[in-house]
Amino acid sequence: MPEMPEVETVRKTLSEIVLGKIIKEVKVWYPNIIIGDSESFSDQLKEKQIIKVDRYAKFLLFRLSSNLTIVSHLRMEGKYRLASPQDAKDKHDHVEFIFTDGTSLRYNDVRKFGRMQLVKTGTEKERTGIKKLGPEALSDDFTLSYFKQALKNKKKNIKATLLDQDVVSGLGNIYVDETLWLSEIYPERPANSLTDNEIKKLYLAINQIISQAIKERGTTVHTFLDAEGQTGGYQKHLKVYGRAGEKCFRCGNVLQKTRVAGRGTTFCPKCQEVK
DNA sequence: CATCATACCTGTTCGC
DNA sequence: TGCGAACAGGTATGAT
Repeated sequence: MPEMPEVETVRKTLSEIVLGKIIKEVKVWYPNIIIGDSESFSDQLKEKQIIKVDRYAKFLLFRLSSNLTIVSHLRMEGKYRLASPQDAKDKHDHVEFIFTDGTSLRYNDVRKFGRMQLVKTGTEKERTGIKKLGPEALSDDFTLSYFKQALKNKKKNIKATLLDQDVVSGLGNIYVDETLWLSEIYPERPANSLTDNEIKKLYLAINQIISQAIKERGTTVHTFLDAEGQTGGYQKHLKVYGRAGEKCFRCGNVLQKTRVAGRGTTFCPKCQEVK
């Protein structure tokens, strides 16, 4: 869920909450969230100050004093919220950063898929999962000519290609379906079969949808909340995701749901015809 | 190397 | 009504 617009929304709200705070103690209730030794994770974070919160694709990067960075990925359900160390532990609270000012930051994750790793600042891009990431949607590196070149040698279908973070990073299942609908491309088309014109339409659709979604503070369809507990606003703009069986806003045909690249996929069989 | 399947998790929805 | 199966989906990893 959290795709790039949601992670960016979390980054912004998190910044408001934690900037300048100094960590007194870190509690890890569910060690599998931490990549590496969780005790050493807690030990190394003592007395460190949070200087900045960055984002790279869907990764959050907590910049700390002493050249340390916490790389955090929310995966499906991860959430951060401001709390107090005295608060009762929620069933799904897994990590708590206790600050010297008496507040704390809790990491909550129903499905325990999220991960955190402590690295030396500057080495985060060597980490598995970040090392091979393609350019972020909306970034200067994500150019039309790059995109054309990247799709040229991909035999797999366009949906799987867009979900592949090594091609373009930041998109997930929801925005992939939305961009394919907007650019009128059938999700199972082999990526290398797209015409230049279709690639351009798709490229523009990605940029338009992601930037709009960031403006609207992300999409809440199931449980997404930012660090201040607020829902996003983009769900009111969704054209296909979650609308299977309803009418296409463009042509009135009934939207269909199938399975592509192992994911639920909703599309308009008329607008997004196989070509 | 590219592609695909599976594992990781738990809450919710679906089918019988 | 109850219960198990299927589904939700981002990424790491192993298989092909």
